[in-house]
Amino acid sequence: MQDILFEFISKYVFLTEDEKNALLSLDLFHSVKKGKVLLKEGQKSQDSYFVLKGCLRAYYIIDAEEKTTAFYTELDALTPHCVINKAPSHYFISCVEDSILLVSNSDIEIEVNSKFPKFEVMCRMLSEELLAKKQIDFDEFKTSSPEQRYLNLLQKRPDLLQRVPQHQLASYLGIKPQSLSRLRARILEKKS
Amino acid sequence: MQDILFEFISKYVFLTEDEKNALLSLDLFHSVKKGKVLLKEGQKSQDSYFVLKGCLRAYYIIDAEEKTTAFYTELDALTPHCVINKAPSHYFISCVEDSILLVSNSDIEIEVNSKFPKFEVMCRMLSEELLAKKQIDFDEFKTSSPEQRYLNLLQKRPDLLQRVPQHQLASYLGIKPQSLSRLRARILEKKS
DNA sequence: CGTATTTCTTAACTTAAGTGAACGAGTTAA
DNA sequence: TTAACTCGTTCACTTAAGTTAAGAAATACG
Repeated sequence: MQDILFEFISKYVFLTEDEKNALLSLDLFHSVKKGKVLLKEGQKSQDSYFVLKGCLRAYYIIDAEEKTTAFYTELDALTPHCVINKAPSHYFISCVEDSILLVSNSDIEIEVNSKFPKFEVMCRMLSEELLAKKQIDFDEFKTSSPEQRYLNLLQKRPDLLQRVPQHQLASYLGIKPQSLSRLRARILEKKS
Repeated sequence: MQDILFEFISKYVFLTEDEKNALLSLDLFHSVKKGKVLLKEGQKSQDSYFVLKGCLRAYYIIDAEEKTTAFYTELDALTPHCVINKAPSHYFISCVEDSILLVSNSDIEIEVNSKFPKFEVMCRMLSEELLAKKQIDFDEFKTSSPEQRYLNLLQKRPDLLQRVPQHQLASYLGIKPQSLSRLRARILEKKS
């Protein structure tokens, strides 16, 4: 599990053995059970997550209905909006599968960043990269129909279709579960 | 114009007079005429933009049709995806109005960041903030109908409706110009 | 094991967006 | 001044998503 983390970090900065040990000594690894809710609407939290294994889900509850807006799987990083703007969260985060997470908080990050400027650099690179990626995802969403979005997801994250219930996928695609069913039937129709 | 920049920066880090002068000596300010295309599909660019005055637009050309995905106005920062992943751009960026921009590139940023670690900190804070904001924008888009998106835009960026042609706004809202016209008519209908 | 619950699918009907075409207003260019 | 073009709107028609309801399939639980 540690090797996975250090391999990921090595894409951004080079860590010495001392630095690796300093990181490990912070004891950031946590096992989380399926169904565990890590963040609730209205809560203020300090915690950021990095998924080593498993899957997290972000969702709103609007008119008593869950609206899933994001899935975070292996090697995805998640800093909730409420951590950044220090205001109560508008959404929930829960654990889709038994997962192994790296859990960090503002205090730890401030300490680590000031002690090892390398981390500052890595965090900047990572958030710039994620920002550019998020914009591309948003662009693809805007410029395509629900059907294209589904086919796109099938290409890019086929694992999600196995890991996650349809009705959560549906709202992730911006449609209702019934529409997703119909759309899938329509695609099968076309193939034959 | 410089004051606007320094006031913005002061929200993240404190700059000494020396540091301000170092920044100014880089000569990053540029005037750009309406209609100027700053980035084309297929191009590799190194340049990032910060809008001091005016408006930029990002758009794709898909099936010979422009699909507008973003507008950048006063105090918005824009680092194109192609700068981050060093691959040819999939989209265009053009100037909607005569604008005053701060234009930076990778080389300048690497130099400034290594000379003034403060900038590294500012860039990290800024991209983390923008990432969280972008996710919220995306969430709002996913969880609302075209009509709600239009009303939302009317609330949050009323200036855009004045500055930008309808057909560009339409694709920004994820719909066709005709649908935007109809949708507006429908809303007026309801009010009466 | 069987019952309850959740999940997924199907269907009929409603609503809204996509499409193609036409029109008038405003702008640009010859 | 006319002709060409762009832009926004409207209309009729098509297509697909939303809604409501019902039932089948899978899963969880006592």
